[in-house]
Amino acid sequence: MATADPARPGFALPLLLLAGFRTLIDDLHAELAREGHPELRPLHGFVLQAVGADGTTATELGQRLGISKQAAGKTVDRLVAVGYLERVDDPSDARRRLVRVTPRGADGLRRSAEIFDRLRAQWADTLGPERVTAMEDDLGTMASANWFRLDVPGWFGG
Amino acid sequence: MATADPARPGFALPLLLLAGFRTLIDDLHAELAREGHPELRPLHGFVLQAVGADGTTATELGQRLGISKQAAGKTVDRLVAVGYLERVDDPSDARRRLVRVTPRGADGLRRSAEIFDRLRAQWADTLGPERVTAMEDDLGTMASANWFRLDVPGWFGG
DNA sequence: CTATTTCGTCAACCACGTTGACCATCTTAC
DNA sequence: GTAAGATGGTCAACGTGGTTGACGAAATAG
Repeated sequence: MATADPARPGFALPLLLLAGFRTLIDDLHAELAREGHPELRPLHGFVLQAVGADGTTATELGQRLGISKQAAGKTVDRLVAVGYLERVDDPSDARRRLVRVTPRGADGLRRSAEIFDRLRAQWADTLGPERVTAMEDDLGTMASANWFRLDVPGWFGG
Repeated sequence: MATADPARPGFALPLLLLAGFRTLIDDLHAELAREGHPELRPLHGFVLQAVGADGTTATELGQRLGISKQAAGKTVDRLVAVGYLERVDDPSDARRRLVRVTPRGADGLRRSAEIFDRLRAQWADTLGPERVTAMEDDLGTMASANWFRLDVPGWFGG
């Protein structure tokens, strides 16, 4: 299975990484929907995390995610519309509009973390805890440069 | 690095899988652009592979990729426009329009496979060949259900 | 006080997905 | 052999997530 196409061993690795990611994300959102967050989309968790407990501005959010301030602003719009973020004026700078996580957003974030912990535990049950840790360590070694970049129109790239 | 946020160990795994995937895909396309395929986008490799040497129809391509026939048709349109796919009438069924990989498409696919092999070899050099194989085996165990699905508006998911 | 930078937004556009509708063609059933 | 149904392809409208360019309002630097 790992080398699904023996003639092209290299093709398997990216496909497997994507499939592993999607497996976790799909499971997460199935469970989130069950727990009262059906509107939360895969991207949203990343954005909520990037906003953080202290809030940010759209421009800074864009920098954190590696996307334009306009794209960040539109994503914030959508999350405001479904009640996960709110915008407040910055009293110290009339140009800035602080973006903050609402209680509902914090709830979704907390549940996401719990669900991910449970999913990771499932992986550990199946593979053995040391295999999961080894995978994380190795991926950390290879992928540190792309840690949190989301500049991905459509899919990934470009 | 593997447990970037010790309070939320579960968050690291999906992020690492995505980062690993993106690292490979970004490196692939940087090299493909250097080798004369700057128009090839990340999605395209998956589609070209799914078309295969014998060709397909848009409807069947959609089924293979887990997307609608309309979406598959539009993607084929774009790949035809840049010369990687061609459409020919099926003499045995006037409804069907066979989609085939052009020589240019085959060249891109062949180079992609070669580049992926080199990237995998880089991972093996850094981590050790057995670690890469172990990662592939473990991911294969956990992710077999999401092997080739691309039904992903925007990013990944519904 | 003026010049520059910064923040947010608008507008147009592209890539990639969705559903619904529709026509043309092939297949099946009578 | 023809009527009815299934299948393949396309068009249209739309949603999400990305891009650039332009521009006004407000802060900062000189």
